[in-house]
Amino acid sequence: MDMDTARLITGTGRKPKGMGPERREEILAHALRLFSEHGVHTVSTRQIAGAVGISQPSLYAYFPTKQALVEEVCKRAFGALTERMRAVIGQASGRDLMATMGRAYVDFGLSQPDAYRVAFMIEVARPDGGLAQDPALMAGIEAYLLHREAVVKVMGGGLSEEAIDLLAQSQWASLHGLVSLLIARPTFPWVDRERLIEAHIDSLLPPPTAKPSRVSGT
Amino acid sequence: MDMDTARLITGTGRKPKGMGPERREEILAHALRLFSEHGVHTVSTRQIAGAVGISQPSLYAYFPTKQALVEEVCKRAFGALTERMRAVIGQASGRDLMATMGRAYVDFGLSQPDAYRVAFMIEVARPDGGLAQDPALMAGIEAYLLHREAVVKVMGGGLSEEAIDLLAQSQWASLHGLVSLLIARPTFPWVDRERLIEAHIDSLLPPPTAKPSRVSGT
DNA sequence: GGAATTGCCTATCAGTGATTGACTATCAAC
DNA sequence: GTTGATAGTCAATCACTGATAGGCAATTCC
Repeated sequence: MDMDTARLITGTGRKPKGMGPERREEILAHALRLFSEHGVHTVSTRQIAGAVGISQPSLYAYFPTKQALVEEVCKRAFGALTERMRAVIGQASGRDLMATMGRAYVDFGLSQPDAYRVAFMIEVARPDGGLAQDPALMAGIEAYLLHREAVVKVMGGGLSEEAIDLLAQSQWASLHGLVSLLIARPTFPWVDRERLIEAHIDSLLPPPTAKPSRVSGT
Repeated sequence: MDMDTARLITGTGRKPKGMGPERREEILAHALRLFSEHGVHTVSTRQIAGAVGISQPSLYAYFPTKQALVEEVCKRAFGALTERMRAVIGQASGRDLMATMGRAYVDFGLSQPDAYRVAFMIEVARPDGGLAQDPALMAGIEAYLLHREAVVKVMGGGLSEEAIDLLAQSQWASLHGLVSLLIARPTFPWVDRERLIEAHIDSLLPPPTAKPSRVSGT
């Protein structure tokens, strides 16, 4: 083994046993599943520990707080999304890029509602009325920047930096609204889901030629 | 006093003392203030009771559960929204109607984030994996129907029922996305909020003449 | 007067996130 | 081997949460 190298690095002459990281992964996997099934707020640390097969205090050997555990799950969920978005950016271009990107975004949210929920819809607790640090946001920014990149790629250089951000943020908000509402309010009397998604994404695109972007979904 | 009339109504020979309803209003007022200041989840029943000046168990004489108290606060707040939307519908018309309506919607969400959260962003606890009835949605549906009404008024009779719902739901989702993201991710590096809101609402409107609806926010 | 009702309280419950101190197995060093 | 440090674990416990039970005082009716 590489105990010697670890010893050189840490200087303590000791190296992590190896069970730690595995346990951590195990905890994260069970936490993701439980959070998705029952919601973050209703899942207790004891339930997570019970699912993993360890005691509740043992969780705190791997995560300083429940909040930290939630944030870690959140970050990983974002990773899956950004990976997919990056793939889309590499492939398509122009108007297709934006449509495909929006489609990938919506599909991700609807196919992995658990992950999407954790990533975008969960609000971190505010310590004392002030705004908390938002590490979940850090991962989210990466996804946003990819979307912004797509906007630049589609719109070309004719827009100012601020105009790009304005457009990207507006589009992102619009997509998020559809996904989050479909996830959070499935019993609402929605119109046909596929047509709604298609029309919604279409409304985000720049007009192909001179056709109005809205009201064209029929 | 009108104890006799009350007696005739209730049939029990007794009537509420009069302090009850006042206390209830007092509780609702303090709860609304505390929820807005610190968030629903971080405000405890003891804090509410302390603010009112009564003991914590006394709350349960007026509300069967904290959830019920939250919902009552939510319903009242939404009453304000629907009232405002109704007023807008009566006053404006055409393109202005939709812009003013969207503005009223966004302003409400941002000024009453907790009420908005309860109605649209909080997923009710699912008893056993299935989806629960959604009482919070009821208040929100009325707001949606008003929005739909506005769509009809603006778009005229040229659209089918389904096309109207399609458009209304897409627009609603778009507005919701902006509001919910601004609420849930306040630390995100947003562009100037006012301009974002303006551009976002503008993107929902039908093109004034032939100008593209997007990319015109600068 | 007595009886019933209202409004409120103290005391308490189970469950929550989090901390403490101790126990066990492992592994390096002698 | 034996020793000693360390990683990993857990029972016991803390302060706090939402919610309940039972009792006490004032009011209202007969």
